[in-house]
Amino acid sequence: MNEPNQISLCLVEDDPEIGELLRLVIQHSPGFHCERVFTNGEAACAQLPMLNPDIVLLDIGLPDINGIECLIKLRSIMPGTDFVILSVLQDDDSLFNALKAGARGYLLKDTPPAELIAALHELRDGGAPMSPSIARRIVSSFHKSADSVLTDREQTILQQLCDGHDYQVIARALYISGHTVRSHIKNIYKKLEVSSRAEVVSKAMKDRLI
Amino acid sequence: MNEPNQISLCLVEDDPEIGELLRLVIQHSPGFHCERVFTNGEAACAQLPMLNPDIVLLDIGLPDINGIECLIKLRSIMPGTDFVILSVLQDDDSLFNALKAGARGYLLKDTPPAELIAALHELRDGGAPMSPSIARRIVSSFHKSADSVLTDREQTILQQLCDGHDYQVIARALYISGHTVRSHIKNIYKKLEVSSRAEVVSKAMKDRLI
DNA sequence: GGCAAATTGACCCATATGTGGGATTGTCGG
DNA sequence: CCGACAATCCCACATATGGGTCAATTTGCC
Repeated sequence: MNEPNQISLCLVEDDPEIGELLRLVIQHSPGFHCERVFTNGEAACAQLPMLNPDIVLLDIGLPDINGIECLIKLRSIMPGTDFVILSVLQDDDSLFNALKAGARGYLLKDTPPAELIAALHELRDGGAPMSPSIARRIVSSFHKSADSVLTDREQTILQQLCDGHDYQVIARALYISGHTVRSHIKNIYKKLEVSSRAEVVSKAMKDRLI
Repeated sequence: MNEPNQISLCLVEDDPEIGELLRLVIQHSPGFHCERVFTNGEAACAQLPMLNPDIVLLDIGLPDINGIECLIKLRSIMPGTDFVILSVLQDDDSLFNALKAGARGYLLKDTPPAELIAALHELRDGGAPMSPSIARRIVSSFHKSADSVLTDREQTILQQLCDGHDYQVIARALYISGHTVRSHIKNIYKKLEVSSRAEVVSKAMKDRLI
């Protein structure tokens, strides 16, 4: 059906005008072929597996099914397809849930056509196209929080806790008594406002304390 | 000292030839001014805080101090400076440790001069420049592992564990008995090869099981 | 129908953990 | 010099947790 060597795309975009605009932009770019534009999540989930395009540009704010829900449903049954979010939404939940769900890129709707096409090339060359502000947010999410409320010693203990060591093991590793370890842990719990191993590990990893 | 509106850079690069090449590339780009090229980590750590450039391009494989160590030392005392890694290294440890240490970008040494300059512009425009393969690795690191060994119910329980709930709370939340929760947890421990709350939460978050 | 796996529930027991104290020593800044 | 804080150590007690074992019920699949 397609020209050989052409990369096939589908769009999922509820605004017909924007969808049509995007379709034209892609259609006029050599090497790319826009198969279809879906305007709701239901139809996209039902028919995308049959079309099995190389790339799907996926909006998040759809009238029926959330775009991320579509992604979760589709990704496992379309392993050869790269899903890229194309949305106005840039809140943390949308961004990181989309990434967790398997998005290979995240572009904002204000991306100029030329950059959109560049992003598609980058995707097919093994990259992961992101709008600059999105890239910044993703990279920043790795940054260790600089000024911790914890002392150096408490940081060390926290690291040991996150490695799953019980306090006898920690005591031996740090050449201090088990009692001391427990004291430190009590202080850590107070400072981080938690009250169990699971909570402290969870909070430490979520807040990038280690 | 600088032209107004010029962005000042420093390089940390142990190979003098490459360093000089990069300096020339940057120097000939309008809007950028290359202040200095350091060829070892010691000198860079000592003198960068005085120069306080807008951007530092930082190699990782240095003869004395590891580039990431430099980054850890310098970032807290140079909050206005953007550090970007420029390295041949692309192993997971180098990449993710650099990000944790506060790198704002990660470029590979094979980046063509034009793209390097584009990356500098992107950085100053609020982005986070990355080589495509690096971007792909970073984005992939968020992906939830698709085929878990855990059953649906075990996934649910694991989620609860990661939220720091004890098993009485989990039992009430899921309308099942505490004994059942314990059974599930025991099965989870066996499958994930762990033997404590801390370990299971740690593994779940590291392996993106939740 | 029958088997395997998932889900649910239960018991016992040793140990780890969380919480409440209290105490000593050293360091650092005012 | 003194107060605040970090780091060390100790005691006691109630509860949570991990390990072993067993079994009923449901579900899906051959």
